Amino acid sequence: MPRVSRKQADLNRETIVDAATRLFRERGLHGISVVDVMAAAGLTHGGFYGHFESREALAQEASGRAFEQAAQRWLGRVAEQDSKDAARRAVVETYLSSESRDNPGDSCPVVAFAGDMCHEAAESGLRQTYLLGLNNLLDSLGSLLDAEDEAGKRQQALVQYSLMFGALMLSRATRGDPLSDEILEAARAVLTPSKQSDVRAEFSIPTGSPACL
Amino acid sequence: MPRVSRKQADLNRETIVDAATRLFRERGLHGISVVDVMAAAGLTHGGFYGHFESREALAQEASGRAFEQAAQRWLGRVAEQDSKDAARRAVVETYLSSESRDNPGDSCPVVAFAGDMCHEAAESGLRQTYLLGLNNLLDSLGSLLDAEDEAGKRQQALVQYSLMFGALMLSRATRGDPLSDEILEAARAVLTPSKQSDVRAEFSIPTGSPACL
DNA sequence: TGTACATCAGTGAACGCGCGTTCACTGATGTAC
DNA sequence: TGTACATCAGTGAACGCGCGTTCACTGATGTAC
Repeated sequence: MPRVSRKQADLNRETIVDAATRLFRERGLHGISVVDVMAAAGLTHGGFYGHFESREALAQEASGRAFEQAAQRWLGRVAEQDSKDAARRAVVETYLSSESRDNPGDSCPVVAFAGDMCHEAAESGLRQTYLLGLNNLLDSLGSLLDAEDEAGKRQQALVQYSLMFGALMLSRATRGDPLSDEILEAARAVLTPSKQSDVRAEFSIPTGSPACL
Repeated sequence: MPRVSRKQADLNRETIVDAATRLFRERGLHGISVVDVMAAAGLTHGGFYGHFESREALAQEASGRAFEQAAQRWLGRVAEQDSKDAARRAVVETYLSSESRDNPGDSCPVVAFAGDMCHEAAESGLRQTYLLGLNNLLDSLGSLLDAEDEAGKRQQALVQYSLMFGALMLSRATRGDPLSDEILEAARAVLTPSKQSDVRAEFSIPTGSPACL
């Protein structure tokens, strides 16, 4: 039954991009085929090039959508809270949850695409999208921090985000092993301490390392 | 000129594994072909299956060797220093250097394989090797830390390593952009503060976040 | 030590397979009267 | 509004290509005498 209505064709295109947005995050930018994406959208592969110029073009669009989605969720989570620190804590707790770890297709594209970006050409559009999305996230996080100056805020944002990113990525890489939960918990405890005792490492002048690390 | 000596054949096998150890880290576990590896070793692809049962078997062996190499370098770096904290600082500085970022083929396999591990089956031998290597690294790092108890030491090691890992991985993913250096510097400043002023974020009770983050 | 022969490390053509992409075709959609 | 026809979204076969893997072959190596 070929030739659906123009409206249905537009919906189909949306469905394809949505499926790709999820599948690329789940299996990586090289982990799914055009056939896979089209099947996930309930279509056959032949119609693909009526919607997209190439597989690469879909990856580009799906990646962009993943970053938009992630930014909206992040901002939505922030808007629910009534203080900057509560917002930061909420964001961290969502980011470092086992749900987040177990649902990469619906979660942070910075983590989902990090491995692929390491092997992506610098001029690549995917790389540009990734950088834009990451910078947005860093700015969002920075705006939730209290620091004495802008440079301090920036450093805090870079370090806190690197830790969030690292912990989520490592917990995915080790998923199924007890270490996976351990990593998430340790990072959560340090980034959202409820009691002083949660952060077990006290400030230790001798080692020169800062309180929380 | 086929049929080399048995000794030369053994050397060739070593060369293949060495090339694979480097190439897999540079381009990912799915980023190079059997032809690529054999060419890098100065051979043609046909002889591959005289040395290895499958591409997967080589990946397994090359991955194991990468972890051994990394552990040796880490321990060597530690042995050069005369205090635990000096050793920890030396390790961090090496880990978070631009040399480390720019030479993935010769650097930490935890970072190099993290993206691939996220899509690897839990029972996979590669996964087991990865977990073993990561746990070894965490133990090594823990032994360099001063904490009031074992749980505190473990938490510190998990958090410090997650940050090191996250910063190196993100700096690779953003390589070529100024953000890449910024990330490395911020993580280095927090993990190896030379002066109090290097850590720009002071302890801030209002935010509830710990001193360094 | 020298010779004759079996072994086998490496070669390169060939295999089947899955991939991205193209294309002739179909028949419902959309349009012109 | 109804009819006739052009359009074109989706189908599925087919393409070339690179991949992992196999294999007949070669000729130096290693061994038996």
